[in-house]
Amino acid sequence: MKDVAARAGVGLKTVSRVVNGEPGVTSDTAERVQAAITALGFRRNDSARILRKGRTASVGLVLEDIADPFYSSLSRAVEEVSRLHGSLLFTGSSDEDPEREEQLALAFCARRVDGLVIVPAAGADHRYLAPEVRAGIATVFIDRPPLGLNADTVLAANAAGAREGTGHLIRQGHRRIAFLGDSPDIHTAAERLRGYREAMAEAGLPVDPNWVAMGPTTPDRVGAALTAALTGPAPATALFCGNNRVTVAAVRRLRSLDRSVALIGFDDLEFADLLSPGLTVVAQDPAGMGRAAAQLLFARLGGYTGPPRRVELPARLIIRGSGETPPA
Amino acid sequence: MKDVAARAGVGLKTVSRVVNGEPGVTSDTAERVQAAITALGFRRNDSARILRKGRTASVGLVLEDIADPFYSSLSRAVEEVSRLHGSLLFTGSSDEDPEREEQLALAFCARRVDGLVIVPAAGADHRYLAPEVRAGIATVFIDRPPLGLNADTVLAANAAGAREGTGHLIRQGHRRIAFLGDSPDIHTAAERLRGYREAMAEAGLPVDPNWVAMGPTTPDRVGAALTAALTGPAPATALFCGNNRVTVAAVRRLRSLDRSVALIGFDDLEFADLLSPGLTVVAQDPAGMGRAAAQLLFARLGGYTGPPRRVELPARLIIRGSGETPPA
DNA sequence: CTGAAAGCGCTAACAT
DNA sequence: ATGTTAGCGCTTTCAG
Repeated sequence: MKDVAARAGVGLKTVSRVVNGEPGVTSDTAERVQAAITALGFRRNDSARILRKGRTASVGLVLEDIADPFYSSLSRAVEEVSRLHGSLLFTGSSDEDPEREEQLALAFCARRVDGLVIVPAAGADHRYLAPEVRAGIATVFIDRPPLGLNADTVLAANAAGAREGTGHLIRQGHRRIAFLGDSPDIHTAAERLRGYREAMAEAGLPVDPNWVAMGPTTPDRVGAALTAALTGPAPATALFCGNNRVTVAAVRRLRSLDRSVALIGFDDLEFADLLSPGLTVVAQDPAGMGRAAAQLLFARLGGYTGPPRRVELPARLIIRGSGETPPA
Repeated sequence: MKDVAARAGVGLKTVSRVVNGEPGVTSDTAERVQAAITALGFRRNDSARILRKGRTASVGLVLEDIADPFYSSLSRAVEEVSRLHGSLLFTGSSDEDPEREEQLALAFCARRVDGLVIVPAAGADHRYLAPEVRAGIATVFIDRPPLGLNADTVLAANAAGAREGTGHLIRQGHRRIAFLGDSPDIHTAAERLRGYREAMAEAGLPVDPNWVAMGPTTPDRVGAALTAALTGPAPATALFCGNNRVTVAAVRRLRSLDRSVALIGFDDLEFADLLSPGLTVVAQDPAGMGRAAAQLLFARLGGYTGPPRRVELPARLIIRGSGETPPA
């Protein structure tokens, strides 16, 4: 900027005015400055600008895995809202590791992002964020609630959705329904399990421990759990899958077992309508969740100082066939 | 930092030493400083640090749409390599709009990212990046080559992959094969079309204009093109789809038409093996591409100053059934 | 309308 | 082992 000023024969502040489109510069001098800028290939250093101005016009997004379609849709929505507010987006994947979540969030804070959108990793304790929140970094939790910290949160109707899905299977005549879920220390997994249990209890149906399996969503673990639920003295006739990865693993295993059982999955999938039968799912709205979270964030940055808000988005049952087969 | 120094009764530089783990501080004073840091909830301001040090330990990634599984896998790979090098990642979606690509790239540059990974938007002219490259921002293009600029580039074997896929259909006995692709101003789309034409020419087969349709990947456009290719005096008996979105739209339309034609798609899909028949595809390796691009980038940042390099990753045919049905 | 000076929070280079 | 000074590139403040 100094170089530009020298070349244009003006003061530093005049260059600053031109660069930022501030008024108070004759079009004549402005032109001279512009010429110097293009000649020198000058680009304002936003790091320095930020240092002075305080706001960085950037937001940090920490999620489990950007390669997961659920999170990548969510991410895109956060990005869109951020763009409308002139903010850039840092993204980072925690891989469900609380330590990595913390490292990412604190690294973003050290860069002085204006705000943070966080999908908590399983078991993460968010007291580490208290100093940052106090320092004014707007923070919104999404998909799962924070632990040890009170902040804006966006969740899906996990329990209600699972209850509805399970109820749907019950209404088809099923009485032995299995639930295959993610690790129980993940909030969404626990909530969906709760919804399943509620639906079973409401219908007066017992839950055989053999039908419920919570754990990592690796194909092997899910496949083994599935096989276990379908064998033994009280084999399940229907299956509720706790998230998209479980559903994919289960469908694949069922295919290889050549067994056809009723199945409903939590989370919609790209090709769900093209399987035979079509996959009945309880669909969340990842883009809607991302949008809602970003809106809460920018409301804070816009001056809202009320108590933390909690938004819950509905999950809706999409009937396609796999959940409508009666018990064998 | 000044406050911490005052509270600990030490100089500014001593605090800096402690914060950065530099040697030359007695464990006694270091402890006092640490106490002051936690008491005040101090966190180093990396923006200021960056301003002083020059390097920002951040990378900008511009792609078409982070919600697309191909790009989200790629993104995750870039993130992983960046993390190994201690860098954070800015991401932004251009939505195939050259202007937005430029805005994003220049915004990242203004933040003084150390490097840039760019999926060029259709028709973008990259001369706008020349000043930034000259200023030392390492730049790698991925998925599509740059225009008007010579820089490191990572591509898939688009033409070879399409040729192999088309050849596979020909070997199944098909002679009338349609090609449904993305807009022809997108490099990958044009290359894949070229591969298709080469395979047809090699086999001495004519290409009816009615079989080739390039354009937006909206379900309606693809569906209409598909219908057109399958009707008329010389209906196609097989179909090559130019990318994942085209494939999804085509499979869906075929289903609703209740027509079964041989089909091969470029890009693998999550559920490809679960459709009936399984979907034969020419698969790229998005994670491998992201990794390669990030490695080229950090090689530059590590001091490599040789001429721009070009990496081409193979695309491989995965046989699952849909591409192995003979002509009706 | 224009510019000089101070300072954002930190680190490099040099004292002590 | 510790502290002091200058300055990264910009904006803010205030004076011409």
